[in-house]
Amino acid sequence: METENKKILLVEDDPNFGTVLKDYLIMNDYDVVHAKNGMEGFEKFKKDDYDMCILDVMMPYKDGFTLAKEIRDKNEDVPIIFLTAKAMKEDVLKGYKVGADDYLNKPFDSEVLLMKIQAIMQRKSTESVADSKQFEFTIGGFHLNSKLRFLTYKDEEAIKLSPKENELLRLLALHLNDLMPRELALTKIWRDDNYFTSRSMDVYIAKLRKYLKKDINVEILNIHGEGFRLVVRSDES
Amino acid sequence: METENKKILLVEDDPNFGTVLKDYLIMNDYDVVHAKNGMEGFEKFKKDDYDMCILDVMMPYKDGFTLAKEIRDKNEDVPIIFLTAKAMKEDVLKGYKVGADDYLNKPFDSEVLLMKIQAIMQRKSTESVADSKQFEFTIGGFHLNSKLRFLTYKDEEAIKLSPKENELLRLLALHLNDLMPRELALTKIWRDDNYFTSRSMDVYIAKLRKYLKKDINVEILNIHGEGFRLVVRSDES
DNA sequence: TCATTTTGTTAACAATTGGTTAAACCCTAA
DNA sequence: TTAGGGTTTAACCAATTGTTAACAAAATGA
Repeated sequence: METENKKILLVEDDPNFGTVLKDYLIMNDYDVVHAKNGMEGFEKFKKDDYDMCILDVMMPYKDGFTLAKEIRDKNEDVPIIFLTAKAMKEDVLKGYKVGADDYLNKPFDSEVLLMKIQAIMQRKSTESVADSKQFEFTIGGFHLNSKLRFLTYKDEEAIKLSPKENELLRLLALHLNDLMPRELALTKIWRDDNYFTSRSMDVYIAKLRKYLKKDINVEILNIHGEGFRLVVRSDES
Repeated sequence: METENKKILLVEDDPNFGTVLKDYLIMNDYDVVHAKNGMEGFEKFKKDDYDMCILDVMMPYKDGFTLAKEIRDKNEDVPIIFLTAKAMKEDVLKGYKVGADDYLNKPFDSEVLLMKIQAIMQRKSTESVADSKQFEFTIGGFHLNSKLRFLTYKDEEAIKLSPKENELLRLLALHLNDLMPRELALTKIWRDDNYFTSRSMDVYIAKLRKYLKKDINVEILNIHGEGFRLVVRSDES
């Protein structure tokens, strides 16, 4: 199943900063949903389960603390990190009363944020199951070992995959039979989303299709303008 | 379960800063011994077991790097964090092949130090301690005695291994059939990760491959950009 | 329909990484 | 001090990987 990455709800009204931060977190293997204001943030929180919330405090209409209280009402445990514009002790305290796990003064070092996230995730999941990354997949008649970067078909000799081939196929496998958005692969694997990286990705899709030809029931479909879909048909014909 | 506090050796010549830092660490549940100079630091290190050393680099008489080397002579594993002046660049630091676990530029955020300490402690505790005691391995038709540094194939005469050959093969054997990352060997055996140590490692891989040729089912495979994999095939044909 | 955008595929190229051999450079024990 | 094992560096070549160009095909929308 796709219990792969930790899911973070990022609520930040500054679109530039929010996007940069989102991409940075995605690059570091988190699934990020970005809400542009408190209202939207709460809606998105209700609609899904998150492993962590990162809330900007200074937001129009509904500030981060108010949002945090609403979130706490729904979920007592989800870790909350506040992003504050200045070092304000009162506000910080107010934040902790809501049950915040940490706070960060803007501007902050993104590495520090990452470390805080990791530390909190660790703390929260000390008793829960080890969150080991998923490295092995069965794709029709194929077996993908993503750690050792090879793909085997039945008893044939393993096909060695390049890092990009491997990551792309893994991402497709994580979304098996479902849409794997172009943008996701580009931000996670290429760490950049532009014309050339997109074309490069297409090249890799072609390479993967060549490998996957051996099993007639396995196919990578394109969803025009959206992304790709790795499908496995059950072979009754 | 109440676990004992981790013990930290802090070597810092500035009495004010040292005291503040010591108190801060104590407040965060570490046992701290504060030495005021390199000499004293080494004396205290010899007298007790520490879970971590935090060394100021800029110290009179004996600088942090020199002290670190002495400490490494006594103990290969204890984590070391250097406190350096802001001006120092990474290449300068890497010149000192000591095997530091982290660096911090003064002045630093004490919270960052705390997080780094926690991260390193965590890493060290999850590193399989059992590994450090395993010295005998069966690798296909070979037997490796890593303590006596020799490799035997069936009944043939033992091949004597040099220290580096031995450590490298042992590390590969510990990860039998699995990835042994380049970086791991370089940090554990060479204690430095740069172009030349990497090339040196390749030379040793070539030497080991030559030894292992006797058994056609044993092979060292490369995973481009990642590391090596010692594989043993079961010989059925 | 036609024009435009998006995708599919191949090939050329540059850049990086690995394999091997041999020589140079250490140490340290005799 | 030198001889010799152990290790690093150099040199050269091979393999791997990723990007881009070029052109073809498919999808889309006015």
